[in-house]
Amino acid sequence: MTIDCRDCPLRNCGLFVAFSEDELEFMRRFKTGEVSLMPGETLLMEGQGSGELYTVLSGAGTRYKTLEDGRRQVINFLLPGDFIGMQASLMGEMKHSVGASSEMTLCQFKRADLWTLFRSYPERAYALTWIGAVEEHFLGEAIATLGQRDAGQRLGWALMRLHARLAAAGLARGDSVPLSFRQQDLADALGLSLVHTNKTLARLRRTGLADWSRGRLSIPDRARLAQSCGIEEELPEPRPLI
Amino acid sequence: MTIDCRDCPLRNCGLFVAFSEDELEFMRRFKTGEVSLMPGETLLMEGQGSGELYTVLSGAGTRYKTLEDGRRQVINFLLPGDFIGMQASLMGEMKHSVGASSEMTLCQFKRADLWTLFRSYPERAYALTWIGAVEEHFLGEAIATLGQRDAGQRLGWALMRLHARLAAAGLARGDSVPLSFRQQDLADALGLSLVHTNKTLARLRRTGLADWSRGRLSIPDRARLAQSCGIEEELPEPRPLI
DNA sequence: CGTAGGCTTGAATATGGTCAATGGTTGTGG
DNA sequence: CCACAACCATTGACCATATTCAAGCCTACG
Repeated sequence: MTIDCRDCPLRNCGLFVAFSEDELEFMRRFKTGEVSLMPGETLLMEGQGSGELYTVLSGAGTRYKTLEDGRRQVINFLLPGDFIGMQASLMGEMKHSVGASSEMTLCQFKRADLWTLFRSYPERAYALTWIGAVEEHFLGEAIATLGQRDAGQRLGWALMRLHARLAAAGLARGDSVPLSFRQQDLADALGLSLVHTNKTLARLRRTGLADWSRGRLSIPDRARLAQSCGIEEELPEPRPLI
Repeated sequence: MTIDCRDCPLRNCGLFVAFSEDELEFMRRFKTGEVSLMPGETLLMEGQGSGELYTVLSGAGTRYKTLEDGRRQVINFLLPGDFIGMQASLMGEMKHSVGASSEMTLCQFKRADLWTLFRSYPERAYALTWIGAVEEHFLGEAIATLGQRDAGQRLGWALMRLHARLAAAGLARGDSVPLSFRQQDLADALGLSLVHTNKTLARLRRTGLADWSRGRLSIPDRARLAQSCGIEEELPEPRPLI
């Protein structure tokens, strides 16, 4: 019932760099199965002794931290092709939680094989580190956005990113992509209140810059949105897939 | 004139995990020299084709992004033992700039040797990835701070982190550590205006929670500061040194 | 048909930003 | 040795963006 890595639908969407035959063979052995989640379910909890490693095969979710007083910060959105669990594997415990926002399927890998990977498949180890660097770059951008931009720019930035990323993963239909998050998720990611997020989204909709409703996000003119938000349009660069 | 890795003063400060004799030998060959910077000088510029790899030997600096309109976001502070340049090496260009806030010395490594490292020294490659995970964890915390906390909590968090990190690197004298940044640097790191940062620092000083003046930061009671800022005291965990 | 979850909207409030001016320290040149 | 400039820290007054509180609305679902 699980998908063979050979047939992985993500391999050829253009977002990810190609595998060698050899690497593909290793991945097939590295993969131990699949996990499915329903919307609202939790895959990993902050503080928990490290689980396994996962790659999102389909669906969408969030990586988030819960503060002492219950507030929540979404660190990043999880979309097809994203790799989860390195932090916990290397540092001993989860530093954030992972939850599903839609129905989700993930490939599971054995954490214990990680060391084998480093010893015997330097190309894959390099890919892993590369993925880490891409994530680090993204987090840096997020910090700049939270630190310097106002609500309109933050939302513009986030919607642009999600749109570009989902389109690159091959999920676009016309100028729109499926987006299963709640407004609260975006608010928690951008450090805004739900109310203000809602009003700002309404403004973007009125001005025709971006329309996110009924689970779909459409951006008629990416360049215009980018410009009106004072951000530079940045397309996702190819990166490795694990 | 340059320091031999064998005599590296950072190796034994307790913050970093130990090297094997073998690894030490590799590091000595990996290291190509040292670089010195004066306060205000720039080591690397955003967008520049990837330079080499560096580890901070002494002094302090910032990693920052400059937005389209000139605003600046400090992504992280650079302190002794921090490793710089992976992102650029893996992604082809610098995604942020690196500047010195005090006199600084860095060890330089040859970027071209990175692949050798992955192929022949899996332990070191693993360490590199580990460092990436630690950084990623830190950035996640920073995002949570920028997104959810008010000015007092942000400053408390930042001062706690800097204090703990510098103390772990062996730079504490009593309850104080040297801190060569300007208030503007903290402001740019925390997404606050200089004025508000200054007023908030004054409040922390008045209430005796933290005193940062004339280049030194002292925190008489870490637990009290942590509590009054609503954050949990988190000590830096041991991590690899490159 | 009633409840729950999420979206929408308005009004009052507060946190933090902007503007503006002053003071302290350091370094340089006359 | 003093004058001046440059840079950073400090403080007060005013203002704006975003939060909080409080309803009402819509849709899916039992």
